[in-house]
Amino acid sequence: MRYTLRQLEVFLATARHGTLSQAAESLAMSQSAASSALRDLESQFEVLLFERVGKRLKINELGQYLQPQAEALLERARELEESLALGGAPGHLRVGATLTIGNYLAVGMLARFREDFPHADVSLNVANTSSIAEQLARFELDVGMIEGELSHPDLEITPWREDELVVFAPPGHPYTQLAAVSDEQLRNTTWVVREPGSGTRQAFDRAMAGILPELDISLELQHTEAIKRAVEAGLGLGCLSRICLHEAFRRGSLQPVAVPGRDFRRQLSIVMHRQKYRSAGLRAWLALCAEQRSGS
Amino acid sequence: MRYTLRQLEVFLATARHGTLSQAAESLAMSQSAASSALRDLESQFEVLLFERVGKRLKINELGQYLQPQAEALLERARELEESLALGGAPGHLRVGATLTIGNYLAVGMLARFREDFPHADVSLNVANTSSIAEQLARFELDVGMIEGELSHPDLEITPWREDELVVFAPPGHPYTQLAAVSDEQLRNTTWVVREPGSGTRQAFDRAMAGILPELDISLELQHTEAIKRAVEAGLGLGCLSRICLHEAFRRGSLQPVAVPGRDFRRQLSIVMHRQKYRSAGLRAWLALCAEQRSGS
DNA sequence: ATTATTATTCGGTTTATCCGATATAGATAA
DNA sequence: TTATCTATATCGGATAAACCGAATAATAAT
Repeated sequence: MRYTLRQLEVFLATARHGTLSQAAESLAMSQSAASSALRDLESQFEVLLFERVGKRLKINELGQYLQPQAEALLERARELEESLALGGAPGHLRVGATLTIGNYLAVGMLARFREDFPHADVSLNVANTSSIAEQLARFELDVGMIEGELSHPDLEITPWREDELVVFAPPGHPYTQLAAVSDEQLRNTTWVVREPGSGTRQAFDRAMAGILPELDISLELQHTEAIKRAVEAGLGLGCLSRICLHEAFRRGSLQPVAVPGRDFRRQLSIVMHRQKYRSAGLRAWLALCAEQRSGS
Repeated sequence: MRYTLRQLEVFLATARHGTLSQAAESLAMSQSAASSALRDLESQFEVLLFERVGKRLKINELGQYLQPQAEALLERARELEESLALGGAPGHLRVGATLTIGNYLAVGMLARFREDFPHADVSLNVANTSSIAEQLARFELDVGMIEGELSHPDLEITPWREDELVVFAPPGHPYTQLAAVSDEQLRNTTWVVREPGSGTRQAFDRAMAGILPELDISLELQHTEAIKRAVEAGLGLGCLSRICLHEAFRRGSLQPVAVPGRDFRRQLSIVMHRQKYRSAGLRAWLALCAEQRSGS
C-alpha cells in the first residue's frame, strides 16, 4: 500500500474545488505541497487524474471514475479515525432503533443498561430502517433494532421478538363491544395511521391485504402519540403496535378493537454488521435484548 | 488525516499473526519498522491496541473493536488501488448478472458491445443476486442485472424489463393441448424446477402461492439447460423464464403449457451504486439495456 | 543457567512532506 | 501589445517520517 490517505484528500479536495489553490487552502497546506501530493499520487500509478490545460486543472474521465470510490474510502477512514479517538471509552455503545422500538422499548433497556454501566457512553439513534442499515454497514452504529424487512449483504439479521399491531378506538366506540369486527366494518369507518414508508405502516398495509384500497384513511401522522390523541379525539380508528398502547389501555383512555380475521403480527429484529466485534458493552446489550424477549 | 494506510496494514498484520516479527515479514519490512509504525499509530490517537505482556503482543478490546473496521477500510483501499492501476483502460466495464440473464440476455448484449468497442475490456460475472449486490456496493462491479428483489442503502435499482416464467412440457404432453390448466391439474403432476434461493425459484414459489406445499417437486436443478433436458426426458413439467425457452419452443423440442390463472410475471432490474460515475463504457452499456427494453 | 524468540530502542540513512520563493502559463484589461 | 492578475509547476532547503541494522531487554522453554 504505497499511497496515503492524505494524497486522496488532496485529490478529492482538488476535484471538488476545481482548483489546486483552493484545495490546498481547504486542507491548510501550501499550494506547492498540494501540487506535489497530487503528482505523487498520479506518478505512483502512472495515470493522470486531471487534464492540464494551461493553468487549469480539469478532472478527466478516470478521475471522475475514481472520485466516488475515493470519497467512500475517505468517509470510512474518517469514521475509523473517530472510533480510534472516541472508541476508547469502556461500555461505549451506539444503538439505532426505529421510531416505535426506540421510543417504547429501547428507552427502558437504556435505563437498565446504565445501571450496569453507570459511566457508559450510550447513544440511541432513532431513524428509519434503511438509514439504520446504512449506518450499521458503515460501522457508525454498533447494533440496530428494526421492525421492517431488510436484506443487506454485510448485515446479519436476527429475529428478536414478535410484535403485533392492535386496532384501537376511543372508549365506548361501538366496535369495542364486538367480539369480531368484519372486513365490511373495517371498510365502513375512517382510519388514522402512520405515514407510508414507516415499518408500522408496512405492517398495517400487509395486514389489510385485499381491502387496503377501499379503506378510508383520513389522517397519516408521523408520531404514535399524535395518532393516539387523534383517535381519542374521535377522528377514526387507529392501528399501532401493542407496545405503544399498553399504557393507554391500562388507563382506559383507549380501547382495543378485536379483528381476529386478520394477521397483525410482525417480527422485530436485531441487526448487526457481520464482522462486528462484540465488545463488553455490546454483549451486555445483546443480553438485555435476550432478556426482553423471554420476559415479556 | 494523519494516519496512513501502511500503519493500518501493520496493525492488521500484527493482529492476524499475533506476533510483530511475522507481521513485519509478511509486509516485507524490518521488525523495527513495524514496531514503530504500530507505536506511531497508537501514540497519534493516544490509545493502546495491544497488551504488552512481556515479549508477547496481545490484541486488546479496543483493538478487536477496530479490527473489522480497519479490515473493511483496507479492503476498499486495495480495490481503489486496483481501479487506479487497471481502470485506465477505455471502455473498461465489469457487468454482473444472475444466471438466467447472464446466459441468455447478457451474452448477446456483450457481443453487441464489442462491436462498438472492439478493444474494450469487458467482463461478465454470473452470480446470485446478493453476491452481485455485494460486489456493486464495493465498486467491484460497474453494473448488475438481476431478477430477484433487493434493497440496499447504497444501491440504486432501476426496473428494466418485464419477464415471465412459462410452464412447459415435452411435445404431445396432454397439458399442452389445454387452453387453461387448473390448480388441480398443477397439483396432479411432477415438477422440475430451479433450486431454492435462485431468482427463478423465488418467482416460481410466488406464482404458486397457495398451492406450493402441495406441489410434487421431483427434481431441483441449478442449470436451466439441465431442467430443459429433464423435462424433454419426461421427468415432469418445468417452469423457467421465457427467455430460456424461446429457442426450444421454436424448434418444437418443448411446448408451453397455458396457466392463465396464475401470475408468472416478474421484473428484471438494473442495479448500480448510487455514486457510480457513468463512464463512456457504462453509458454505452446502459444504452444497450434501454434498447433491449424497447426492442423485444 | 542457557538458549531461542520476540519486542523495543538507538543511531544513522534514505525518503517524503512541506514551505517559501520563483518560474511559467493563460486570461483580462488598459 | 503590454501590464496585471491568477493559477499551476518547480526548485531549494528544512523538517519530519520511514526504514534498516544492530544492540538491548524481556520472557518462555529447555
